[in-house]
Amino acid sequence: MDDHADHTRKPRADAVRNRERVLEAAKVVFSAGGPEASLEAVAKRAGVGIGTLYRHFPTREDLFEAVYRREVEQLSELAEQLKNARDPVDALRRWLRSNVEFVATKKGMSAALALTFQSSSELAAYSMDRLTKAIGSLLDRAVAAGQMRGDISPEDLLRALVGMCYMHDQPGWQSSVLRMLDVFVDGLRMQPVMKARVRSTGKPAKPAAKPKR
Amino acid sequence: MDDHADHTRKPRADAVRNRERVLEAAKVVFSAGGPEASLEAVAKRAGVGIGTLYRHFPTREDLFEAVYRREVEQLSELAEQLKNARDPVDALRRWLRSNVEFVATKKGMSAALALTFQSSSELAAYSMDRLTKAIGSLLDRAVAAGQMRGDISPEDLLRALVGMCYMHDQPGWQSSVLRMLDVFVDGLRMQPVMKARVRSTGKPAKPAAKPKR
DNA sequence: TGTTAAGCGGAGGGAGCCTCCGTATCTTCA
DNA sequence: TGAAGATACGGAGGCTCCCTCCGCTTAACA
Repeated sequence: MDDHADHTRKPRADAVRNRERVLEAAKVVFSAGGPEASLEAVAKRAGVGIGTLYRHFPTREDLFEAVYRREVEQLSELAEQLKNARDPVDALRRWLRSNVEFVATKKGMSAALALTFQSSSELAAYSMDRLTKAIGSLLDRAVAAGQMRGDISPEDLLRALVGMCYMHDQPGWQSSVLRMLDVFVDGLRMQPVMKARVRSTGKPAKPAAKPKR
Repeated sequence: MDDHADHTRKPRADAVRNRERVLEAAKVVFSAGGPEASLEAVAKRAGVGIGTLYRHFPTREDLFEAVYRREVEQLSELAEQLKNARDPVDALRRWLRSNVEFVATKKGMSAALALTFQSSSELAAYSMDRLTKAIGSLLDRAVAAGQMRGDISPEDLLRALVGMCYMHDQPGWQSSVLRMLDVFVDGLRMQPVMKARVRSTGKPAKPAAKPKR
């Protein structure tokens, strides 16, 4: 520490490999079995000893966190790619949709992430930052192109997205969220606005999603 | 089952009492220690044997669920009370704020609920229904009084609320959510408006033209 | 007050958590 | 290339918590 080793050893190849294996295994096992899945099962699937798993990830949360960071990375990269898409609005929409699919394929994992978020606000901050930037770049492009209104922040959008996905596992949640996303994106478009707002006693203007109570 | 016992015994007083005690203890223990808190600790705090706990709540999820149902009940009752408040908009705002506080005092518990939601879509449906009705009654009153727009469904509102709270445990989350709630409520008001909106890009949000196809 | 169904507590077998350390493998340097 | 030393590996084992099972206790009913 004080003795700054200017000559650090190259990390061992097997250590790097094992770490990667554990992460991959963890993703699968948690997705299938939820956040309480046995760590011994993870180690087994990764083909390593339980001790190895614990050396790399001293606590269950550390493991969750590492898996999660990877996911965020991926979404971030996806945004990077979409930046080159022709239609900026469509690009944003696609990214949002990818997010939903992402959640959908990870039943158990998302519960694990909820747990992780609770205990690591540093992680929360990191991923918020990362995802906000991802959304932001897509959003800005659409705004700059004059195709979207400019008064919505990436944070707001992200929060809305996450919030909508949060309620998943209800019967038709996924299609519902996708629908809402479309509405959302439509709402963000530059348009001759001023949708007719229904007067209190009036009948519903929207045919869809008639709330019954 | 088929043999309908027309002569059911009154439930034993101690059983009722113990059930209640366990629920109360669980609320405290989970709130403090998160969803993985020891069930034995719950039993201990409740002053009952572990066997008793398991008889009433065969699985950890059953216990979560029962605790959660209570909470929903309480929020529902709160809405009932607020119906008598003078200002309908304020009543709605208060209810929303109570929700936030609710979440705030239950760090660990909310993680538990996330888990429960995952595994019991019946519960999710029930609570959505219950809370939707709670919001709905408050919302309707405000709309009927001509103080709020009528094109927002209680479901939408609930989803937004839950979504916003979902991100909690970030540093200033609570005040942030409260702020956003106020904005939200303001947005719901019947007003003569059209506030000037502008954010990032220097361009003024041009309200006109550009009929998007 | 006696009968009996219902409820109670906690012992105990099992599963998973996590630590610890002897062994195996990799990197470095001569 | 081979030896030395650092680093990582595996899994036995101690421990905690889970959950079932059953003999004892108690409340409801007649």
